[in-house]
Amino acid sequence: MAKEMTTTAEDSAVTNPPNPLGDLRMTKQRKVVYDVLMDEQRDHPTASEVFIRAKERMPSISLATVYNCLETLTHVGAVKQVNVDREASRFCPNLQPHAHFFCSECQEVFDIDLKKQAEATTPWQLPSGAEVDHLDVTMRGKCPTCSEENSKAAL
Amino acid sequence: MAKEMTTTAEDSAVTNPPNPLGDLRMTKQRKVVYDVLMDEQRDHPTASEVFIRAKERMPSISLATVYNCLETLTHVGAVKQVNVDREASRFCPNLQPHAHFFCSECQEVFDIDLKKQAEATTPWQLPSGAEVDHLDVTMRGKCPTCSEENSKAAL
DNA sequence: ATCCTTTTTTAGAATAGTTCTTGATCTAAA
DNA sequence: TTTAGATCAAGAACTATTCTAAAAAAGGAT
Repeated sequence: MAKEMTTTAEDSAVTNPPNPLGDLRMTKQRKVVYDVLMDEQRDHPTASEVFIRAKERMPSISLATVYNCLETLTHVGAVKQVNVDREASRFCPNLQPHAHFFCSECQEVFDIDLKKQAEATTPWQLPSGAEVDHLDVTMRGKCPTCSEENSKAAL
Repeated sequence: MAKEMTTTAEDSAVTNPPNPLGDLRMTKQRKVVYDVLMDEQRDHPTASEVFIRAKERMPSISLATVYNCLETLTHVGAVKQVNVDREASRFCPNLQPHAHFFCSECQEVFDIDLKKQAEATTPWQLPSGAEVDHLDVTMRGKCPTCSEENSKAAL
């Protein structure tokens, strides 16, 4: 079937830069959405915010597509979906294991790196036999900046 | 107007069992909702599930009221609202600091006690100046039971 | 290139969970 | 008993998200 010189998926995996999407296509839309997360403010935008930013680069893109792309990117592990309470999901391209700090003052989300052997030092004890696939650590409070501004204002 | 023997809010605070609602009224509806969480399966029901159970005790109660009551109870700290991803919020009356384990197989939520000096042993490091009001630890995976049943099934 | 098949995109409808609105009801105090 | 405020009930409204169906795009095979 395949001609001798035909490139296969395996070939391109070797010759091309690794596709963060795996076997799925890196379409224009997916690239735009991914780039918005990678290039811009790295501020954990919601889907709607990604949509607004993506439109600047590709005015024809639709909200449904942004949702699709974010879903795909999340699914293949290229970005992470961050949920704080029941607010709109936010997305970030930080693939390191990390926690999130949500400032209830400025409403921003900050990444908090998790130390290496996280499991070894957790302040909880899993029942034996439990298998953890995914750990989610979120804090709410005041970020250093807002915390400082508050104490200034009090003077 | 008031007769000498009239009880005031302050009086009853001393003579009556402490009202978990603080100054707010412990109405029939609030009591039913609270009791549903306290008495029944302690299985982290959603608002709709609480509604169904509450109706058994008070058929006239409305869903909106259940939401109101849950909100009030959460607000005064009598129950905790548990969010896993973007699924419907669940509610639990466990006031000890604890994490949640969500089994992706049986869809149940389990409480995982947090060790005492949680702060001392966290696998993360907060930026100096950050103030944490609330810590949220959620795990997803397979609970011991489902994990075991899977290995049985494989035989 | 052209056809064929599959994937992806688009726009809008639909959905789920939750919140809001309004008027009725209850409660506690005066 | 009256009154003011709190609470409740029913349903409408809202928001974030998912679904649907049809059009467009992307590859590969011919």
